[in-house]
Amino acid sequence: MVQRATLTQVAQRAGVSIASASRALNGLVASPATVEKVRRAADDLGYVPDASARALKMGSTGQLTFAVDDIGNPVYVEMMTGVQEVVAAGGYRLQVTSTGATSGPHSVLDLIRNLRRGYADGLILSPLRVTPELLAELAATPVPVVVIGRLPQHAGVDTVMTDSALGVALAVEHLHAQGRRRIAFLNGPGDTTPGAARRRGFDEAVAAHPDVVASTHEAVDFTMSAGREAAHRLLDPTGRSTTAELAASPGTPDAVVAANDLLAIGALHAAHDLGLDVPGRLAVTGVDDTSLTEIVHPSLTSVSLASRRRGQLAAELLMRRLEDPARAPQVLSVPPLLQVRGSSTTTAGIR
Amino acid sequence: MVQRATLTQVAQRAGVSIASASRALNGLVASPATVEKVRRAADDLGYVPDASARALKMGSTGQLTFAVDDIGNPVYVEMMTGVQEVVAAGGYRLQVTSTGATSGPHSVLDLIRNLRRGYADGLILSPLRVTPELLAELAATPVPVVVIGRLPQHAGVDTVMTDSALGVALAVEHLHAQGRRRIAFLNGPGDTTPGAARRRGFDEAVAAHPDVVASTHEAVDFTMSAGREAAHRLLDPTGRSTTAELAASPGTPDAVVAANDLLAIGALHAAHDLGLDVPGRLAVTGVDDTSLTEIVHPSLTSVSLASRRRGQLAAELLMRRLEDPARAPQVLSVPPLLQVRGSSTTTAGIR
DNA sequence: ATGAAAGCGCTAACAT
DNA sequence: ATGTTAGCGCTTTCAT
Repeated sequence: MVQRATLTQVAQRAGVSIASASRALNGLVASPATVEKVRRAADDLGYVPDASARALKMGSTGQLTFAVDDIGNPVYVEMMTGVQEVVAAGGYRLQVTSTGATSGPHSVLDLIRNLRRGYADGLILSPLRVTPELLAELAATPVPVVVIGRLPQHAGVDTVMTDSALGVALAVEHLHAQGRRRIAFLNGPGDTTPGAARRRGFDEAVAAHPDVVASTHEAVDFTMSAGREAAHRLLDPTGRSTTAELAASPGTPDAVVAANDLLAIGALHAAHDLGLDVPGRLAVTGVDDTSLTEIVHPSLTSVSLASRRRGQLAAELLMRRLEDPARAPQVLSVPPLLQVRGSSTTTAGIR
Repeated sequence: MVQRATLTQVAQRAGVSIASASRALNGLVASPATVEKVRRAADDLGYVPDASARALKMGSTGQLTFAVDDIGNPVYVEMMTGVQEVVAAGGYRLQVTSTGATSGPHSVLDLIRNLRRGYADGLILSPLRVTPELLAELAATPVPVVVIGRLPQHAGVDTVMTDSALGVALAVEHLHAQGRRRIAFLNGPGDTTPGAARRRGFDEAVAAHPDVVASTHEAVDFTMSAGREAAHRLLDPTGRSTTAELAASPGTPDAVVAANDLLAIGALHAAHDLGLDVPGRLAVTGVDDTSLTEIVHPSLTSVSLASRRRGQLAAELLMRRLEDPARAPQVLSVPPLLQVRGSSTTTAGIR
């Protein structure tokens, strides 16, 4: 721990005015001699400009914020990677905030309110739920916000979205092509934006196939443990069937489409608990195509939503708006892509 | 997006001086009438104080930083949870930075240098490598730093450590008690602090057992893919043996002690690739006891290093130092604890 | 209880 | 090319 030097001290030591010192340090007009003197003085003193003073004067902090609901979900880590790449290239520093529960003391709303104090020059946000309060807060914020997700048309906010409904449909089509006909949908909370979209995608996809027997189930959140629990109820409603009974029963689904990878892995565990072979008796698919797909066995078929790419695009939108605050809000979209792995294909399941 | 109001505007609207407005808003001496007027004006204008101006005047930002090498490793997410709990309770806001590669453009060193600009009031750091440069930067920083990890004695920095050498020894003892005698150590880079400590723990533990045949191997980093690759070389040195040959060979280890969970899961995959049964033919243990231990099958025996608790303790140390910068540096330690699961016990492996 | 004014550290006119 | 000065928005003496 050490005392900080101010520009005044540097100027004094260099024997020049504070203005000259500032100019020399910032590469503006200054004689080589002055630059040399000032630079040496700054080095001697270990001078670094004060962020608060600079921000106050310049009206910007050089800092950007990325806010996610749950940094424990690898999909957000991947998004962050994409954001970080672009943000760093643009000369900004990135800070990450995990808002956790949407209503806690560190809710997204508090975060945006805090942003109005000027902690950062911009925000990238990937909200699970888009409430009227959130939209109001978004409209009232003095710093640019880019949302990764889906917003009402009139929101007038830069947005990067994807078609996760189509993504789920891709999974259903794939399973149908593999001969699966009793397909269960394992959703997260239906009142979330992704929950609603994926549910819609599932409903529409199975509606196109009259030969499919479909059912829908909701886990309490998008986590593995919630998925495991919900999948248990889904696969073994009475909670007391034997493996043989379950496997033989036409009531037991032959495929589970989960709304994200965490839920899908929960389903994988439930299937194992109940002795149902994956993919032999039961196929499982996820959404997000996170690194977890390769961690489990069999590896998990999953719909890629190009998280890293979405992060990059969001960061690019933000930087562009920072340059030109008046430009029209833009909505970008990336297509989903099914990644087939062992959990849904009997042939690929055996190596 | 919206314009920000300043205190001056609030004061004007309330018909009082800027000083009175400040006092009223901050709950200092002010008549009820003034408080009422000012509060109303502030509400009307949607006033929030400017963070930069406040920080410049007060000399502190109310912000703390938590820096980790790789936010993709769940152990850091867990640490962060602990940090966040304490930091929030203390009224500070937390920002997280993933420094990635130690030498990249966003290295820890840059981070600490940035901190000298006054972006945050304090830093919690969990470095993989403790270089002389890092120590120098630590000594020169004007804001308090707490390190989670191990530092040279003379560093004079608040530290939260654990005995990961003992942790690895715990794993070795457990495996020995289970009858394993050909134990391989799968380390990460040996030039890292945890790498060195865990290596030492392994060497000492096996030295106490003359009947153990030990070997040591290094992965290029602490990731799953590096672990898988290194485990392949470890289990199948020629790269062309059949499963039967490997299983029958006395040269093939009957246990792998990995230096963290990611490496251990890599080893699990390598074992599966090669057809070696876990835990039947090969036991595997990890370190960190992350959530990943429950994701894999068989579930992973792992040494808990109480990551969340260490995060809490680090945050408490930091807050205490913020209150009293003069207090003597403190070193806290938490003990390791072995969590036995399916990957190391033949009985527990069969459910 | 309230107002006037100084000043945190810095940058950017403006003048020389 | 360099120095003087105003001022970013806020808190806090110091008078009154």
